[in-house]
Amino acid sequence: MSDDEKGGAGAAWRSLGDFIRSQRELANLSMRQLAEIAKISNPYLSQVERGLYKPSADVLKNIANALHMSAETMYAQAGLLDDSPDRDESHHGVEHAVKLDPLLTVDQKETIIRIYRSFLGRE
Amino acid sequence: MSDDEKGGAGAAWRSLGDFIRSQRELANLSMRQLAEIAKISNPYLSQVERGLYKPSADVLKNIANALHMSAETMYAQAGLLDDSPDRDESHHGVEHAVKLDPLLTVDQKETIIRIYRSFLGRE
DNA sequence: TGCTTGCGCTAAGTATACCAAGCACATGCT
DNA sequence: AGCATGTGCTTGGTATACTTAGCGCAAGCA
Repeated sequence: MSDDEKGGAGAAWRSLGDFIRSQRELANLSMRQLAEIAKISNPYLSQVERGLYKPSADVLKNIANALHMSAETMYAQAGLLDDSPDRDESHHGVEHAVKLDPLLTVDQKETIIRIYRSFLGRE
Repeated sequence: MSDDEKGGAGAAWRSLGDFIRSQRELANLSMRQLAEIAKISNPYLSQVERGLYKPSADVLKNIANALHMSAETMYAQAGLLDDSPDRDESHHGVEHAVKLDPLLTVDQKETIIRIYRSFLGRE
């Protein structure tokens, strides 16, 4: 279904472009598809994902909408929102969210967390 | 794009420029003072307040900080925040946290999300 | 074997966000 | 009268966001 992530382990995105690219691949969209929805040209999206250009907030909003995510999340990733100092930084969002999920059983939670930790390479 | 934002029901400000100008005057700051604090040139601030240019999110954030207001408020006034998010229940917890995790690869995220959905019974 | 269609990327140009220098008019001081 | 210093604004240029045309490659199909 989806192509392999080249380069292997370590998906920590160094920039906004990496973030957008990972979100786009997660949504199984090609560059031209996402560019069409976000109303930008596909070469420009290419440059943005490669970190060559930093898109304006308007474009950022369109991309966020196209990826079904809130504009705030996008702006936060772009570093445009960091004036509010009080951010409730729960360290591991995944484990926290899993533990709080009301639809999972205890065993299912343990399974997911175990898989998650194995992916991170720590026991 | 839309240069005339009409139809804003009850909007006290015709445009973003008017909003900034009123906030600046409310803070008893001259253009040069605000421009200095916001790290932009005063002619540019003049153009912005007169609605000739639409500032980037970066500048918007600086102006908001200089006026001691949150960047979100500024973005909302600039019309950069009014996305229409579908109220998808998958956005709430686990899937959202997984997608935003910076340490997982795209494939790992897809794996975890697939397991999570299978646990919920909705493939 | 070719033709088509999809992909991401490059190159070159246009539009616009943004800055430095300076204008025109006020006010205050001597 | 002069000369400072303040205000907002205009002009001309530079940096950068963004687009249109097209390249090279891989996969499907005649």
